[in-house]
Amino acid sequence: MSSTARVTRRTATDDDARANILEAALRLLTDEGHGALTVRRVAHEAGCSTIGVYTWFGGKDGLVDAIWTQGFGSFAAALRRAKPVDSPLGRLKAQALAYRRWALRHPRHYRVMFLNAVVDHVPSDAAIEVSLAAFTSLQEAVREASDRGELNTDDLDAVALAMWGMAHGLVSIELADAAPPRADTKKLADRAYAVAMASMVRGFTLN
Amino acid sequence: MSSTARVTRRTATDDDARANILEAALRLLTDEGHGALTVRRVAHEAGCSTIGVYTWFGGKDGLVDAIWTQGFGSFAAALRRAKPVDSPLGRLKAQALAYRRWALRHPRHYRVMFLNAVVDHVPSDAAIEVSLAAFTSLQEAVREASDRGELNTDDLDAVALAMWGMAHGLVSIELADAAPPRADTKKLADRAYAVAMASMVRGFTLN
DNA sequence: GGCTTTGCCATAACGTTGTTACAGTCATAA
DNA sequence: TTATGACTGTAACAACGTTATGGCAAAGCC
Repeated sequence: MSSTARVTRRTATDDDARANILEAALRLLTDEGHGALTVRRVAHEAGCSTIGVYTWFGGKDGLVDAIWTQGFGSFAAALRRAKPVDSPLGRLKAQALAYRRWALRHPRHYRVMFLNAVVDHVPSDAAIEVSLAAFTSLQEAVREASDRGELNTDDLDAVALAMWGMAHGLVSIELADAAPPRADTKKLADRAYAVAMASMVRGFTLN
Repeated sequence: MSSTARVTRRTATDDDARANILEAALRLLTDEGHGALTVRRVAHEAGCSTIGVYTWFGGKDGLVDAIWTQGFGSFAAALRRAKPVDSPLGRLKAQALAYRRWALRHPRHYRVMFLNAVVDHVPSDAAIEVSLAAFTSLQEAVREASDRGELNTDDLDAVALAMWGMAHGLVSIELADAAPPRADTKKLADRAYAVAMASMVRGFTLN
């Protein structure tokens, strides 16, 4: 059967080929930005022909999808690892801080995942599922706070989405500047994020 | 002199040519989305050759810049027109609501202006200046609230940016879905926006 | 009036992008 | 050993933004 042959061959050097291409794409993304993510460039960097990208990823969309998935894996893990602050809604605050920290540390990844840096890529269903894991982490923090009686509303989904939107919006604006941020711009972003987070959290807690 | 000749000619039918092209581009954008914004398509729709876009806008970047500027004019006007709610930070609340209302009414414009729908367009200095007018409107609302003693912080810029980021983030998420939103998704976005706005404003006010 | 200059326009082309048709290669199965 | 089938490279395709070339009409100058 063809399928068995396919499987046996895949386990050998072919996964390496796939990994090579993805690795080259990730390197190009972090080193030079999404502008370097052309099929020809990635293939050349991976030491294969453009066909390789189509064989292993089905085209550029599939490649970007793999980058997206890998990025959301790292992102969701960072949210999950966030150490709760010792205060009401402490876990939520910690995740909000971790959100911005990850984005500032992986700005080019963030742009691909959240800011439509790659033309009109629509993520596959599988990729969307991975991305939802990050949101789930946030939802759990909200639920925990609710269980402790720290929230003044029962609409947990709305609270989680509000927090996500706040973080996403401020980080997006911060990353929108192509030029390296001036010192005071950076500080303003710091202060705005702190103010936004503190104010919103205070608004969530019982009065 | 050449310049006078240029001016006398410009006042006649040539401004019409420019207006024609911009009009066609705006029509294509609102009707079919940014995917239809190709130089060839716009030129054909405007009844001229592709050269026209280069003569009057200097290229696609200039055309998108004009769309950007026009959009921000409408957007800033909407914020300025927002009728203040009769409550603390009432003007700020009104502008936040107007922000989302405008975005939902002009989603394709919003995507071009804020969501990098057109590949890697970097706005011109003039376009950036127009866009700052919208932010200024928000800053004035914050200053007004501060003058009335309704704020618990002196960092007005941070408050304004926090509010802007919150609005931008939630609207961006809401508009990210290419598919028409399901009924409950829409409602969740409604609730999240209301919760985020109310919570943040409550966090801003004195306790 | 004849002539040059100037600025706009259309045709056709260039380079780059993502993608694919075609044919060749090479390891595995029989 | 032979044959099947999956992967690969070359070269091409269409579509994109952009531009070189040449033509044309209006304005200015003698």
